[in-house]
Amino acid sequence: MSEVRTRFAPSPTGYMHIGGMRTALFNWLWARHTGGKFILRIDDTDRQRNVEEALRPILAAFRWLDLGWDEGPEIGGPHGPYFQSQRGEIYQSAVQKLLVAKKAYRDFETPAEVQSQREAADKEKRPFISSRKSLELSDAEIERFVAESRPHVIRFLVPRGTTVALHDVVRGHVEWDASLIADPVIMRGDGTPLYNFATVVDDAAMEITHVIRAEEHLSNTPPQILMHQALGHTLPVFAHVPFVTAPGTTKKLSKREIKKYRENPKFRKMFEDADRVFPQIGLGSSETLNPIMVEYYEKIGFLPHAVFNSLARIGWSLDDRTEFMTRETIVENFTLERIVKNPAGLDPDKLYSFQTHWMGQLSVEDKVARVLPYLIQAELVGQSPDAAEREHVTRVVQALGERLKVASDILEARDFFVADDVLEYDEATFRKRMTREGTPERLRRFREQLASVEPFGPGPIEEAFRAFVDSEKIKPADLIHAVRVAVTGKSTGPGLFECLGLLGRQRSLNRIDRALSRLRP
RNA sequence: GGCCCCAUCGUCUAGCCAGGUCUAGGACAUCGGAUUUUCGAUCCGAUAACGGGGGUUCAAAUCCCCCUGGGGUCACCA
Repeated sequence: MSEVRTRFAPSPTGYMHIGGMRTALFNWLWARHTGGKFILRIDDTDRQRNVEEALRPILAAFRWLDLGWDEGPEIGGPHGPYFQSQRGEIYQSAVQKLLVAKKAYRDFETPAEVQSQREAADKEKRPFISSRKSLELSDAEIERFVAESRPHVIRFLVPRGTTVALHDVVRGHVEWDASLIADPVIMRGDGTPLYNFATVVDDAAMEITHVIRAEEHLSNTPPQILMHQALGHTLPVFAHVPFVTAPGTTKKLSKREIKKYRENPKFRKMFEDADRVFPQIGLGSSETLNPIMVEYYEKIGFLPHAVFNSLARIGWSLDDRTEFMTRETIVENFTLERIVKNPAGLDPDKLYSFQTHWMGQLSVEDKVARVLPYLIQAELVGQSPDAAEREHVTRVVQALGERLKVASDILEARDFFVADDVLEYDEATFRKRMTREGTPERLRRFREQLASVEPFGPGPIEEAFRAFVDSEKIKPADLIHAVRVAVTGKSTGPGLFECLGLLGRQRSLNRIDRALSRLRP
């Protein structure tokens, strides 16, 4: 069997769609599984400015997930160029071939005419097919029109009366009646090709063996097959994989629905995280980066492999129980046959469970490395943290333990980094925990105990606390919450004695003093 | 609306092709319990599904038909 060649063909839109990434991943996996090649081709037939800029986030997403391409932008390859905008001549010659063979024709009908035919068909409830009026023109007339530069497009002549059949690797046998298919425009008036045609020409020219793409392309497969046949190409294997749906819905995940997604109960948290985290690190908000973009996950601090693993499980499974898989395991076991037929939703909860798992596999040093850029960006540590700062970060990360799920969660622990006099308090918690009858007095007495704990570490602090609580004849809970809110400003976080140890004696005392002073009007 | 695709717990899925071992398995979520100074994590447990109707068969989640429901797509976008 010849070498497997798969491709992903993004158009430069300025961001990488998470659903598209899943499809790209499947292409990459199949190439890697078979020892074949994965090609990146840029579909920029729609005249666009700033292709390079619009492509950058897409290539960055592939790099982030470490999905290397064997041919494509930046690296080239034997079947280049890999930008459709640079392949004009190739399309031109394919069109000529079809024109000469009378398998395509120049259509001089205006867009308005075609549009009204379409509407008429719609009204009469019959399928719209091309009028083919231009086919009645004599060769001489066509020549004259062309010489006059009369505006026209080139359409592919669909062979009516035939059946187009496809054996799709994931769908099985699918067929269409070609008589119901309108002649697709393959070239615009200005000589630029349309997607459906460019894809056919390029897939053949680049010797793509497997076209693995989302199910929404199933309906433009019949004309593509017809064109492949007209051009004398060997058909690639088609695998139409299910599209990715929005959380909790059965509808395709789409950037047009962003507004709705903000209200989606499953999605909402991700938008809220964006609005909390991104402003702190100078990356805008959920308006600039949202969870349908791969970049969102990178910037919120997901592990690439958590996203990789999670994406691989959307529409594919290894067996009846395996969830956590290394890249090697996935590559080794990935087959097209095990791709599921029905659409699968992106589930933020599940994504987080993958993230928690893989984050848990990281060493403290690795976590510190991932967390540091956030602290620097948020100016919670210096631009180039010194040894003492790094040591402090390490201790905080250690104390945080499994609470640190994504790297940006470190920003939730900002109370360990800010100065004592600017610590912010959660007012509801502060009121609840600090104002109880007798609490301030007890806190003051405990503060005096704390002042002489030696050494000032979690163990001795806890001992002192227990002893104090006993002597006061109260339960630990009667005081512990007050101490917590006094020194961290919050009701949640690592163990209190660890928190105190982390802050050190002086800062702990400062914070208790400050909390007490806030109580006096 | 035409054409096409899809249908197992709330979600992602295993099982279906080669019918029995499926009183349908796993994971996420949810709810309980244990642990705990809070949160988180962890451990234990529970709830929870074959869309409906006909066939075929000794036997159907698995095969066939119909219905219903959901979705995709119908551009000189990709």
